[in-house]
Amino acid sequence: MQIRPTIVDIARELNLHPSTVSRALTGQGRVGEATKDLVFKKAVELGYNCNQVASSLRKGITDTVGMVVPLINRLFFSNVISGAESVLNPAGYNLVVCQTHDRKEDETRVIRNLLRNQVAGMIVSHSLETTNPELLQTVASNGVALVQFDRAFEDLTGTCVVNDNFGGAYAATKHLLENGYTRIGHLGGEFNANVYADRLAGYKKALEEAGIEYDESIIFDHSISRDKGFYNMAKALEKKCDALYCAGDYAALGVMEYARHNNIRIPEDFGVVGTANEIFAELINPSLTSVEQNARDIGILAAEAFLSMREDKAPVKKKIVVPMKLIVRGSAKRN
Amino acid sequence: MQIRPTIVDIARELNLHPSTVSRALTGQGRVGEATKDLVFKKAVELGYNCNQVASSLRKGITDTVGMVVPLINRLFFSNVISGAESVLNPAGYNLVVCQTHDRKEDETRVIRNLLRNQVAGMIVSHSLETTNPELLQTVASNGVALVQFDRAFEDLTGTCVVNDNFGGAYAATKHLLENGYTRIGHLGGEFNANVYADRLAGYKKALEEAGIEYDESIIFDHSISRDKGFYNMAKALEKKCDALYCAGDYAALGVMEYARHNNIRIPEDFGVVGTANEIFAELINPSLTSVEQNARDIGILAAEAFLSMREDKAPVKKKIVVPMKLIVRGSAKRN
DNA sequence: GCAAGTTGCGCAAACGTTTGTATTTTTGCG
DNA sequence: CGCAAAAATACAAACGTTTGCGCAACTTGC
Repeated sequence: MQIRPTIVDIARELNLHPSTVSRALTGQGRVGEATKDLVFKKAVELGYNCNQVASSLRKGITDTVGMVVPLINRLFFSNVISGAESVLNPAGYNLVVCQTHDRKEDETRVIRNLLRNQVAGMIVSHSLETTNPELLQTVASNGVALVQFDRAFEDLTGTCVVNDNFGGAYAATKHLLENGYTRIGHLGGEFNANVYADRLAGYKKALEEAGIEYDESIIFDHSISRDKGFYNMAKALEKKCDALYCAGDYAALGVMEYARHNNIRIPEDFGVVGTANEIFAELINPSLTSVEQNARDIGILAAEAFLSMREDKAPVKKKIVVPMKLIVRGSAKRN
Repeated sequence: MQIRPTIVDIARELNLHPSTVSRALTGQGRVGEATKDLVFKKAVELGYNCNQVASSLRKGITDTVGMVVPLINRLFFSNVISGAESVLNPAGYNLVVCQTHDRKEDETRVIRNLLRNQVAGMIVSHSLETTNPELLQTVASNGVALVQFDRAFEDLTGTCVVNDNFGGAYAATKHLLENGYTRIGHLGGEFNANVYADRLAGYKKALEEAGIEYDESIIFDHSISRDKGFYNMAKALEKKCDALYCAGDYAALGVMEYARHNNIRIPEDFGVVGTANEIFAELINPSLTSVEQNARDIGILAAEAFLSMREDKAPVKKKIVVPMKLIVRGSAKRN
């Protein structure tokens, strides 16, 4: 464990003042070309590495942005993280990733922690337990650039990046209608969350346009898991459904499993459309038609939004809507 | 954007010295119970939040650990990250996640960056392009706790956490043998990387024990993608193979696709075993027998290794081997 | 040839905390 | 009550950088 050299060491060796060395290295302020060269040479000679911690303290701001997600290893979120990282890291920012396990308590802990670390910004998809944006508002008003994505409180300062869940659900439902299904149910999530509320609304709109009356008895909430899909498929059949639009692919998977076990043919007898376009959607049989979530794009857009907030330093309030694309496969194709 | 209060503000309001406030808040050193209470009360009253940056500068070490992976959104890695985060965050550490895209250049950039940020440790799975552990050795000898996982240079200072790739491949190959397949080929990865070299070795060992001669003409390298699986399945058939052990599930998927297109029945005519136990393995038809990579465990173990290195501060050199489990499904079951 | 401007660099304070040492206050006990 | 020991607090320096200010030296223009 060697001792790491500082600008003071460089300054001493070159008979310069530390401030001059600093200016030479950062390129801020006036320094002669000749001395600039000397400093650079000496820096590599000594193996100098700038101490970002000291720099951050002095500058009052770090080059870190916090990323707060429910669960890192959910494909959607890991794609968002990956996208954001690939923008932020080359731009000189570090991404600190924290997971909330969808618990308010963990969320509070990690956000406090990020604040202590003086992050320049946060990119957040809040936990399902969070119904009150108070803490996030504190973040924003503390001069920390706030970008929310996917699950978002839209009236907070800062930028939101969300999918067009309404449009995606609308397209999915319309696809089912176009394929001749007439009694279409919906497996949804937590309808308090904007994501699922919007999907429900898109579903409703498509039915309305087709002149089909909305029937609450074939709407199932908290139903995005595989188990719930399986379980609620039975209920949907009791209610004479001939198709389901699912707010998640795992639910659609459960639906298809129930169908197989009960000799219901998909898509001939029953139509299914999922949401998220998980990897397995194209691999199962029949392949699953699904609404694509543009996870990576969302990460990139969120990171870019952060960068532009840093630049103009104005407390913006903006909403970016990313279109969702229906990936048509076999699970709801009858003509 | 309000101004954040510091310990100096608290000290001023209570007519104390900042150092006393610091000791009260951190619990280090002797402070009267009464004043300790006063300080805590005032701290919440003012909404005080410790400035970790200043603290880190003074202490010469941060509470950050860097995580360097090829690609964040690959399921294996996101699981490792998630596991590591769930240990480190509650322990008071932050996880900075960086991806190398399997490029040496990116790896060098992110590691330098982490060093500048004075991280307390790094948890690294090096890029495929990295053949020379020089930079990582520098990291370790700079007093940064180094934990390598999955892909690892074993002679470096620090801890390695790796799967028992040898054992996993051995079990997979043996499973094929036990099901009566006799001419078993291997779709491997980059044989320079320890991961793939070990899998090849385990495969060889199982054949050897069964008295089957090793035939290099049915070993395919750089073959862990779906396309390569599809492509090399054709070659394997030309060479009269009746089974393949694949070092990745995507390759196995390609193999199965080729089989379907050519009316080769799995498992009756041809056996396949994959590696990684990706989500789709149980969802496809027939379901894919696969060797499980304990990604989450690896993350947890790596994080714990880091924590214990921090505690004893001794430059350990240790190797932790995580057993791999064969998940038996349908793709190689004949009896 | 001299004022005005420009360039290169040194000086010192500051960012907010921690910590070794010094000083004051309190406590305990004979 | 007095004195030593212990407890509580104050002081000041330090971590490594950045940055406003100022001064000298040099360049430019007329």
